[in-house]
Amino acid sequence: MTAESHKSERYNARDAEPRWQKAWDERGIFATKNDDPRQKYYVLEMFPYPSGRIHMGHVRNYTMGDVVARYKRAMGFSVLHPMGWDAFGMPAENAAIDRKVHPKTWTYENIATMKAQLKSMGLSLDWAREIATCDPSYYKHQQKMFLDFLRAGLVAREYRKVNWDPVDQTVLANEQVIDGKGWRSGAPVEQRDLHQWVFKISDYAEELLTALDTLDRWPEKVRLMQKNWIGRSEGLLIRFMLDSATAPNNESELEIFTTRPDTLFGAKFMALSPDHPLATAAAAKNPKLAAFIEECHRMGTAQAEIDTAEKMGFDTGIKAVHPFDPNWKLPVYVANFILMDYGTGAIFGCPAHDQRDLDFVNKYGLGNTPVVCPPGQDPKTFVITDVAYDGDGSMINSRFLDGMTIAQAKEDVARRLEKETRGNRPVAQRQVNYRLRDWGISRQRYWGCPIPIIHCEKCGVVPVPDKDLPVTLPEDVTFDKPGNPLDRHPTWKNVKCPQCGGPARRETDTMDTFVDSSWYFARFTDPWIANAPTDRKQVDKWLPVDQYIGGIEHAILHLLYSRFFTRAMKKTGHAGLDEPFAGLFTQGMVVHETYRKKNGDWVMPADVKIEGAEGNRRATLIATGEPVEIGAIEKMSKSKRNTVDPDDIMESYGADVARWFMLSDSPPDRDVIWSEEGVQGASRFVQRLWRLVGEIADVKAPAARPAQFGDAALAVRKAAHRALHNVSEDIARLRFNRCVAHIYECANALGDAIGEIDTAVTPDMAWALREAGDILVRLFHPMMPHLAEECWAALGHKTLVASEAWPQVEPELLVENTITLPVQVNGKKRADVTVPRDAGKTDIEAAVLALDAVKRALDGKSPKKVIVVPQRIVNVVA
RNA sequence: GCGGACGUGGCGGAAUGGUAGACGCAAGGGACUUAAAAUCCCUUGGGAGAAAUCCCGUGAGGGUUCGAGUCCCUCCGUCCGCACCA
Repeated sequence: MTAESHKSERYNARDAEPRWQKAWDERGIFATKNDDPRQKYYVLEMFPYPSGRIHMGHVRNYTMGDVVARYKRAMGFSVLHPMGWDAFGMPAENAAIDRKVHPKTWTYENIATMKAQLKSMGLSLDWAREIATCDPSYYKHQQKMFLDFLRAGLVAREYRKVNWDPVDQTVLANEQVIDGKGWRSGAPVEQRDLHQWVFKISDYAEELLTALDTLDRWPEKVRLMQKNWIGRSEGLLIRFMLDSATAPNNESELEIFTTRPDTLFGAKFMALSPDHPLATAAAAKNPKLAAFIEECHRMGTAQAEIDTAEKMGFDTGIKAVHPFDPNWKLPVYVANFILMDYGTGAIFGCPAHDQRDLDFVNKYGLGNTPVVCPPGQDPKTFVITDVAYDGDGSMINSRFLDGMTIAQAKEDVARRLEKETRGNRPVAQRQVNYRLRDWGISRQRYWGCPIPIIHCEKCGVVPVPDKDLPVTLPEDVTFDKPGNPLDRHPTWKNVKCPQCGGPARRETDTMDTFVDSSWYFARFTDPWIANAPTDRKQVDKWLPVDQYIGGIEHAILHLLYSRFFTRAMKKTGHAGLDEPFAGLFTQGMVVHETYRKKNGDWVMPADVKIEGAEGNRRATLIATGEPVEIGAIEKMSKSKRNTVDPDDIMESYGADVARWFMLSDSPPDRDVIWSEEGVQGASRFVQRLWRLVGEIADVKAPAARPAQFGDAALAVRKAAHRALHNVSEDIARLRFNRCVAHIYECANALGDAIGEIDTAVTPDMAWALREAGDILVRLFHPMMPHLAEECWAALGHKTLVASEAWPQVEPELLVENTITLPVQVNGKKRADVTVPRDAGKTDIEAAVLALDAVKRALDGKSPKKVIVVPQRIVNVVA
């Protein structure tokens, strides 16, 4: 077939994309009506932080969400697909410090830029629902909920450790601590206690844990990570007596939590957190201990830093008495690896069966006694040196516990100590403990949601009355000094107490930005309501989010906080459900090669020219021709400068090419490598589809559907319907890379069919091609919506493909009359056998044994058995 | 340190425990062209063979199974999160 006239023209994305974006806009087809009676579907991508410009990670995330939204719309759902801005945060303050621009100005300029970029991607978003968390019309409601949570007992104040920069006299985020030093001052950071507001997420620990089982559309790995984060453990709380001769002041006992009470006879020492009251008391009389505790505080608060720091201990001289033997005294140490937040902040150490305890005794020469003997080991010769044993076994060296299993020993110890009392209280009691800590939300920063609290000299902590909300951020602030500008603001900070009218001071801490993102999905259901955080009718209608899509880096904190927040909103009447996200998908990162000059400077991909074939690639700097070293493929980051600007890609190739490439190369939950070759491949395919559709448009279809289809026409129909079936299934499961492969296959089949037409097109083939063309365009519409509109119009349709229904598959086109089964002999493939679709096992067996290849492989032997797996495979076992 | 994942051709990857390498990229050969671009056709895991065909092959080693890329155990390597980055 010859292509002619307009069909030989290349598809021009730069012309087509804005045109179709305008058409969608004018007809308002992505605006969602809250009174739409159809079944709802809520698809949401994690909203962006307005950092400046969108990056490729955004392109990937929002493309995936858009595919789902467009597909569900075609399936007849009323789709909610909103977008907003996670607009509070530290980078705005850094910009204010570095560039003397107000955080608000900086943020809103970024929002404007990024919104324009998102619009050029052709996303089917309902922009009427746009929200920015830094807008008082949003955070006003957050303050209201804080107060409601406070009244409901979900908020508390606690002392919490922060990173303190002693030079800048300011609190640092973990991110601002580099190798234990402040990022601006370079001074070693210290831990400091601050009085902070916390949300009592730990009250929901058990519920957040058990409800994970109901989230069957969440990735297993995310549920597992949350489970481990919550960290439920069952154990025993034991009160050890202190040897009065050695104990400071009136301290008479030490309470510890243990999950291994069975190893009590292997105990060698006790260890206290440096913040434990007993440690504080002992330090008051012991300057060396006080110095040691101070030393422990000379590091950041990040868990990884604490865990990897060298294990250190200090013998307080205090002795604890073994609960089963008044004559057995254990030394009490202060140790830097014991956390005050977990359990009671004190432990007993059993080195033989805990690696950290073993490292500790080996360092301080306290020895170890194994009390659990592994199966098959001789208890007399079993010793522990460098590797602790934490497996199963039977109890040894443990007096009355000897011979028991670990479980029996745990039970026996618990039962004995529960019965024993001291001062009317049992010596031990069983307890369930969680690793999960309450959520500290206080931040000593300006650019965040003000905490609506007033501190009065007389009345103490006084909530801001609801009628006075919002507490808005003052805009006349400067960033010329370190620290929180709210803290030194002359008028905003000083207020009258709402209760007594006396002098008072505003809470100058603002909320963690995770609070902002813990309920935005609920606000999207009705972002207009002014007198309440949510309209219950709309929240109840739209929530839960049916499909939530975002990065795996949010697997724990953001998702756990949102799950808690939704429960807290339920308790305070702002929502009616427990779980906000019914379906979750975590997408992989966008990664790229890195390039470095001889002097070690990183170079951007856009400035590099690559030559040579795979395995022999060379890179040079375009500007100077200087050679550049090609480095590892890494996450796109500003520091390595291996970023590609989505604007550049959309400018040269169009949004559809960027979208298509994002979906095509890698499974969506894995990293995708951005490459120039890949983009060009996507671009070629766009042109190929355009040519193919042009050729189909040239075919004159008969007015009526033919009664009969010849083999070639039937093959075309089968290819289209098979693609339709496969793409539908894979979109629903978010396997976009497979959708892409199916669309390639379909396009290849249609192209081949057209290529084989030598003279005139028969009416049945013409009809089949037109049908296949209509199906194909609707299939790739969710991925490449602009191209799809252009093709849809070229096929003569007057409607928008974005408003078209998803095509219907004809099931009889999916089944074949004969099937070809692979035949194995002893697990190795030797032949194929083609049998009727409904052939019985005996018929298949007979056909297989008659095959020459099978006879040869059997070499005259008779088969022991023949395994026929219907529709799958035949295996002959000799 | 703790927790979670991943590992398949030259590359990205495909494969309800059932034909390993779909689909794409890159490469090689050819057609078209004065030439290039674009496009189209063919080949492409390794080895043996003229061919039919056979042998090897999914990070390494072991195991379960008629059958393992897939399940189990041990090891190696890479990546992500760790509570004040968002």
